[in-house]
Amino acid sequence: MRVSKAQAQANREHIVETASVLFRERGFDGVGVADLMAAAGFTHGGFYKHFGSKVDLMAEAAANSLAQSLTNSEEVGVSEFFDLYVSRAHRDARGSGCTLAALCGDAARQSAELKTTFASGVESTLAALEKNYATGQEAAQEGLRAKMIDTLAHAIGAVMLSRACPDDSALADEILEVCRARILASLPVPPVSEP
Amino acid sequence: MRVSKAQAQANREHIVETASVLFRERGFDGVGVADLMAAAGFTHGGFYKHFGSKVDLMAEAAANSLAQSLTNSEEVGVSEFFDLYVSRAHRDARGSGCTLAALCGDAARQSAELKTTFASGVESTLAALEKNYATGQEAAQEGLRAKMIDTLAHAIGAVMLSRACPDDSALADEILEVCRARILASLPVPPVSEP
DNA sequence: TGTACATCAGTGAACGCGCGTTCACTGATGTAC
DNA sequence: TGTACATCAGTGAACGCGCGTTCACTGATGTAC
Repeated sequence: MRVSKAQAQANREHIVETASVLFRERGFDGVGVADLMAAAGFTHGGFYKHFGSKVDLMAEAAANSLAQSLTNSEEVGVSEFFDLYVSRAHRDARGSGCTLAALCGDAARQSAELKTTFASGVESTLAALEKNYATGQEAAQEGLRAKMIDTLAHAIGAVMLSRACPDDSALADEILEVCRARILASLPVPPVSEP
Repeated sequence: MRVSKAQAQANREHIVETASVLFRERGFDGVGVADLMAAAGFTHGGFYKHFGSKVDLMAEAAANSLAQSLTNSEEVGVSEFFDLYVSRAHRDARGSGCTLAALCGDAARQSAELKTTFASGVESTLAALEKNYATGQEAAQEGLRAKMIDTLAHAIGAVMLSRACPDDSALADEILEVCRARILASLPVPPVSEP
């Protein structure tokens, strides 16, 4: 049964949205086309009316969630960003969390196209961090990009390593706490909690 | 055709060895039982004479390669270890490189058993780093464990993020170089290159 | 505005394929006498 | 030490299953007159 153009477009976006959550939760290989379409409220056959292949959707879903987490973090200071990033809440919410941390390991084994999408996400994240850092400071700092690359990799490593440890294990929490403390200490502007 | 007990044991070890390389290269889902057995020089049917299931082998192969990389790094100073770790050579040699960096993302989605194996690997690596750090210093430092957790997560993040960027891209190398410089600068004993 | 027809988003059965696993079989190894 | 038999590592066909993808079909939407 045909559906209006506007509805079809909305459905497509809903599928991409659903996919971006499921891929982050279970990885690219952990989500089947039928799984995904059912989760979005459709049957699997219609998938190919929207996307050329599962691989195409993987790239689109990754791009979507990378852009989304950017928007979310646009109004947040750099220290606050990393404070939230290297946290138990973020570690335990893979589906709504950072795509870089959720799919970094998977991306390494994907096509050059998907890696390029990933690299764009890294660049956008760096640009946002640099911008937000600058607004908290008098002037942009020398080597700011390097500092943000270093801190982002550091934070991603902390979250990923913590996720690879058993749930609720002391080690998983220790990794997060140790890294968060050191990352925040390395940033010159601590989060302000004044009125 | 039956094979001597010694030969069977050697064959089993060879399968585990082969698996540990292939899993690091392609991930747990990227290696089939038939693939693996063919790579080891056998047919797939014999697999279940050695292992109860693919999942069992995954845990054993991970434990094996985690222990192995430890042995390799036993006689190396902490600065030298991280200098080699956060390098293009390591990034581009997944099959022979660190299991933590290669399978961190996969481990996060596996069973509690496999995560426990992973956590043991993290603990052993930390123990080795602390020991090697101590031999380079006058005395063991306060907060040494925390420092090693932090630096290990940092290095893993750098390698994983670099691997997720397109091969031979400027960004992939930039991540590695920036992080290596900052990690080494944060360690008190720089690598000695004197006679 | 009303009618006739083409379009196409969504459905659900079916496809070939590769996966993990099982099994009857082989024949050299290990064991009992 | 030599012989007879049981064991079992390794083989390769076969299994059921879920995957990504295709396809004939449906019926509401969009379009032409």
